[in-house]
Amino acid sequence: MARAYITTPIYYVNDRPHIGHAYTTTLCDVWARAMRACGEDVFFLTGTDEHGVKVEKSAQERGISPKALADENSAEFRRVLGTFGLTNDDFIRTTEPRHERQVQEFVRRLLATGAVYAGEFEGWYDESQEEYVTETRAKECNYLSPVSGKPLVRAKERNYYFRLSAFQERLEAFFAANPGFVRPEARFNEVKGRLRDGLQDVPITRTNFTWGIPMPNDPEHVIYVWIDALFNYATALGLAEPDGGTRRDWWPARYHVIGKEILWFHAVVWPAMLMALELPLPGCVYAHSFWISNGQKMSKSMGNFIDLPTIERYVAAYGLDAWRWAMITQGPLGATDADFVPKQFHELYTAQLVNTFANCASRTSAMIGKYFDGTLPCAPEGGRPASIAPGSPTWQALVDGARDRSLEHYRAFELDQAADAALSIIRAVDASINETQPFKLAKDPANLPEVGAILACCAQGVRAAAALLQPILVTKADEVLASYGGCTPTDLVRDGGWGTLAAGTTITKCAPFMRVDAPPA
RNA sequence: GCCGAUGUAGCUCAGCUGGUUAGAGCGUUGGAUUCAUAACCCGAAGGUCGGCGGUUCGAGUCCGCCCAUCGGCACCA
Repeated sequence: MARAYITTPIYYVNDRPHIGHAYTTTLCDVWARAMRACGEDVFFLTGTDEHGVKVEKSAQERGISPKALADENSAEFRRVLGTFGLTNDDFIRTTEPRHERQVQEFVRRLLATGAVYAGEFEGWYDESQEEYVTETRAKECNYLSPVSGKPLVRAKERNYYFRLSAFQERLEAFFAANPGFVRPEARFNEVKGRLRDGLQDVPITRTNFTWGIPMPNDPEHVIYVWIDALFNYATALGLAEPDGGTRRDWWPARYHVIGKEILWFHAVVWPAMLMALELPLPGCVYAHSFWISNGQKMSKSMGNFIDLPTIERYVAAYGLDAWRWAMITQGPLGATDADFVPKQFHELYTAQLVNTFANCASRTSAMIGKYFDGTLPCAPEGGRPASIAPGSPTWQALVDGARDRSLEHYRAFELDQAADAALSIIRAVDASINETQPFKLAKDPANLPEVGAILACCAQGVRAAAALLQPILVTKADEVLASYGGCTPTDLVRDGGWGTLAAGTTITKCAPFMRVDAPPA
């Protein structure tokens, strides 16, 4: 069985969960479910990033230990997974012993090969913020702290560096050979553009705080959180364990799904580190864009974050599946940000889920109930044209074609298009009903065989569409499938295609998505 | 400042290598219909394709300039 490894970023415990976290994780979940249903052996990882000066400070402010803060917020992130019906196979925390010992092992290896070395860093230091500012930024600010306005001081620090500069050519060659390594394409261009400006070595340790993994040979130094965090993708599989890990066959990841703000580390630093460790590189770093809120960037100062309580109100009003549908079909999978607008959420729900998907499932099942007592009178004929229009494809070609497109889109992480391909079957069923008017034919009993033949095809279409939408509509698709003769699909190639319904199958009336008055306040 | 992108109907967007009256979905609106969750179906209104100039027989589509918006610019997890 083919192995497929997909990851979310690990979420920084200093944040509260919001739509961004929900979005990234839902994307991965849909892909994981779809690939499992295509017969792949999927490993889906998420987790929390728990070290760093920010966590240390926040904990101090609250008078608790960093570990206590991390425990609390990590638990909150795990609770969120329950809310969204996510099916991650593991949840890694960077404070777990399995992670810490492996990070140290990786760093030891990097030291041994010379990819990590001890060096001096000199730069402009902002004492009020306890951080260095770049040369250009310092100049911009007239060598005054951009925050406190106090003069910056020239400071020197001994640090460990990762020899990123040594990987410039190998990265360029790798990028040239793997045009799909960073997606969407516009993001890849940004990365390549920056790469052309040249690479500098990056410090990978800190001495100004202690909440982190100690440098193996030099415990005065703490491994910088970023380096610590990136390794989670490997430590979760146990790659640096003495036996190479029981999960090593999942390596490398097919997709690292991330937000665009952390692209550089994933697209450049991470591959370079893996090259240094002689580990295979991931297939794709998918950097989605951001949700904005009513046309405005979400920010703490604006107080317009779509936070967990807000999301929960939507889930309560519309159901989890409707929320997931909005994430997948309206989300910022491309290079531009997507706007979360309550009115649009509502209209989308009504137009696509209620009026298209649910209504079609409802009208088809209603007619089978009315004219055939809820029993499919005959098997669907695949060779029948799907429309009276000349040159129309046969039902089987139409449904299997939509299935193939949908699965291809799922595989390629074009989740919105995967959903649309599935919905195209529903639109075809609706069109077919409108053209052939079985509800009129049924008035003359002599026409019943023809009515049955029409409705059998429609039912088969609805069933295939529901199966294809199951990775997104995890609850409602099952309801429809249950009404149309079967349960949860285990094989999307079969269940999402033609030929799964037999004569005599019981079809019960179903109404998966009901109208909702208005979006929550 | 540097690099990159985007700007097409009220909203979200399609428009490949330039070629008849610029498209889709949603929204608005008129009608038709009843199998269906006031759904589905048909029709209508609505765009000087950011602005100016250029190349061309012909430009939303190529070139230049300008305007606007957005993103990236490394230690920010």
